[in-house]
Amino acid sequence: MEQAGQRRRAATLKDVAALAGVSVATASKALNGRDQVRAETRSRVLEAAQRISFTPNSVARGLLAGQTGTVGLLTNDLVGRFSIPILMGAEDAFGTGKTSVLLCDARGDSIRESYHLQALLSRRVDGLIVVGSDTDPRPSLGDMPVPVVYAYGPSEDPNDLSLVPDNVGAGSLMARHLLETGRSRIAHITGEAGYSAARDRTEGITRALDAAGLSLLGGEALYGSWSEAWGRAAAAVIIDRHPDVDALLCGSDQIARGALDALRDRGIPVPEKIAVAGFDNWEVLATGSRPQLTSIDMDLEVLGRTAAQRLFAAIDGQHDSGTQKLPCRLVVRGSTVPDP
Amino acid sequence: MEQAGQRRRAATLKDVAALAGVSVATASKALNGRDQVRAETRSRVLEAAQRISFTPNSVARGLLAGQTGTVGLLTNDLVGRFSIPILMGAEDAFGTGKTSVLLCDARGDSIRESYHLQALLSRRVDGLIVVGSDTDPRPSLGDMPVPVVYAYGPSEDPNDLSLVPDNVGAGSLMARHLLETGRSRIAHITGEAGYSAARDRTEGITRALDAAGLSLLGGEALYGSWSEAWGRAAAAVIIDRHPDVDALLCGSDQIARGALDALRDRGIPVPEKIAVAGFDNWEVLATGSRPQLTSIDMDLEVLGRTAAQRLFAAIDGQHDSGTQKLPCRLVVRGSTVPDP
DNA sequence: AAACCTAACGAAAAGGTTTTCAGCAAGGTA
DNA sequence: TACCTTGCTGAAAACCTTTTCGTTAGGTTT
Repeated sequence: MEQAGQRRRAATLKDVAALAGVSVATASKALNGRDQVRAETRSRVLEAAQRISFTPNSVARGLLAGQTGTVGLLTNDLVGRFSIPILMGAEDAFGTGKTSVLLCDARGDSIRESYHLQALLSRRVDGLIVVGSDTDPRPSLGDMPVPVVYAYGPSEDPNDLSLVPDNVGAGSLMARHLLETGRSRIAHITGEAGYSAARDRTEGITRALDAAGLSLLGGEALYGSWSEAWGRAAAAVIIDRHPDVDALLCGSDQIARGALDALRDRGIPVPEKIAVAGFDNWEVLATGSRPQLTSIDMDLEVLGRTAAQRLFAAIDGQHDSGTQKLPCRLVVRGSTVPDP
Repeated sequence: MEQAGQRRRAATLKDVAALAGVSVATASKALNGRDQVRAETRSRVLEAAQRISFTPNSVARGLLAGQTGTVGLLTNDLVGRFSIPILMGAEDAFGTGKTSVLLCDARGDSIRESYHLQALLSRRVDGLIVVGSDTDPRPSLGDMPVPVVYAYGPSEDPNDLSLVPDNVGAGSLMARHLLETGRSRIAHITGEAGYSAARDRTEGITRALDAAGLSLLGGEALYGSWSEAWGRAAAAVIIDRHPDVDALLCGSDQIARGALDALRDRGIPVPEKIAVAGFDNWEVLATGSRPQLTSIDMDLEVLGRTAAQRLFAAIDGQHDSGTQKLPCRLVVRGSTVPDP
């Protein structure tokens, strides 16, 4: 435990200028490639900057320019698996430029949210991405001094710009895949009905079946929880009640893992006799199972990247609004189509 | 697609002062609770600030104070599950104060890392937390103008402060748990030997067995990969080779899930005949299985919080160094002890 | 030789806040 | 009355950078 000597203050432009024997104005121009500097002077400044490892202070620059080159990322469920890919996508899109990300996690607590919001605004972020913990619409932040993009969880206000995965389309996509691979007696086990993700996916599935002149086995979806245990239990019920079922379309990969488990217990071969499919394409679950799980990937990283791009556009004055749905992607694995 | 009208410039202290009919100096004092302001004046200022929804510009404040109230969080594996809890813990510790987190993901690419580092330094962060993608030591950032704390992955330089989970202790903890619950013929299936986490856990296990006059079944650990498939395969091998095995100590929850799966295939009851245990306490895996998995939690959120606290201390001049190991926590579930 | 142009550089302002210090008025004391 | 507190308030400097505009020196044109 040593006492840190007073940390030397970071080098400033004035130091560089003094060392190079020029004024700060000239030093600034030399470093920023402005063209009113003699070549010899410029190289002298550059060398001086190099020598004292000068790092320009973007705080001062931001104060002057009125733009800080930072954006706020306000998430509500960092622990959940949905925020992270979005965050990564956004970070990626920003990272290439000179924008940095200020991260806050409100944990679904609106008090904490407004607190963080305050902090972000006082730091003069150039824009804001608000990531929901689920796809249910959330209250708008209202009129903000900077552009806002809502990702994953849309704003209730249609004047805001929201980017969400197309869960209805995802449901249809998966149902069509099962139909195309010869399934027709399809049961649907899903999570809590309180989640719009669950309801939307069910709607998409129902629509696709409708279009094929079919309907869900048992007439409707089985709502429960997003857990393996529920998948196991529900699958057991369905098999007992409908021995001729040929596909278990599950609302999440966790549920699908449970369903696979139940089928294994009964010695029912997957996918030969019954196909199983999930949603979310949660790698560790989907690729760890035997057989591996066919699933729907919401392409959240793309969603995050898109959100970042839209935010940039908004910062540049291209204001857009409404809730836009981004397509999901089918990932076919062994649980619906036999491995070759 | 509407063109955004020019966004009104944010209110400044000058605006507040003008509205309240005082100078900016007085307005500042009134808002910051300084005690040289008449009560009546203060309330007039507060009301003015309220009315034009004044938010102090912390950029300007930071410029003046030389402290920005931001810290950089430089991670190398945002997609991995280890960074997130650390990040949450840190965010939590900071969140209560007035510190914000600038997040960067270098993805294990040192070019990108130095790029991000540059950005963070130019933003004049007050400190830096560097999160490794694994527990293997990494090159030091060297002499930085701000304090740095390494979390999860330690720095190679002992002059830096690093915080890592005590994987050796974790191994011993788990082995002792198995011994205490009556197991003695213990096999160890783990991940890639290239990971120090794998080697450290194995070392801890071996030590604890040693102390009890025992050794690993087969004499040594089975190294493979961190996957369910490897867990299945390795478990099968062990059962065939050592039919009298009574515990499968797995290096991760994924491996343990695979092992459980293999045991189920053979109809071997868990935990009655063979106990199974994992590491990492990855909730979705550990609680989704049947029976649920006994595991070791590295308490990464605590690690993140601790890192944040140490960083604060360092910013305050309390410089500390060396690689400090934080204890892990045993979580007992049905795979080692029968549910009541 | 006078007038003019150009290139290179520096002085100063701006951005928003905090802090220091000086000033000022009111009230009290000698 | 002259002086001293005490309590408030405001002017100005400081933080660091960028940009505008003015200045200087040297060279070119008439």
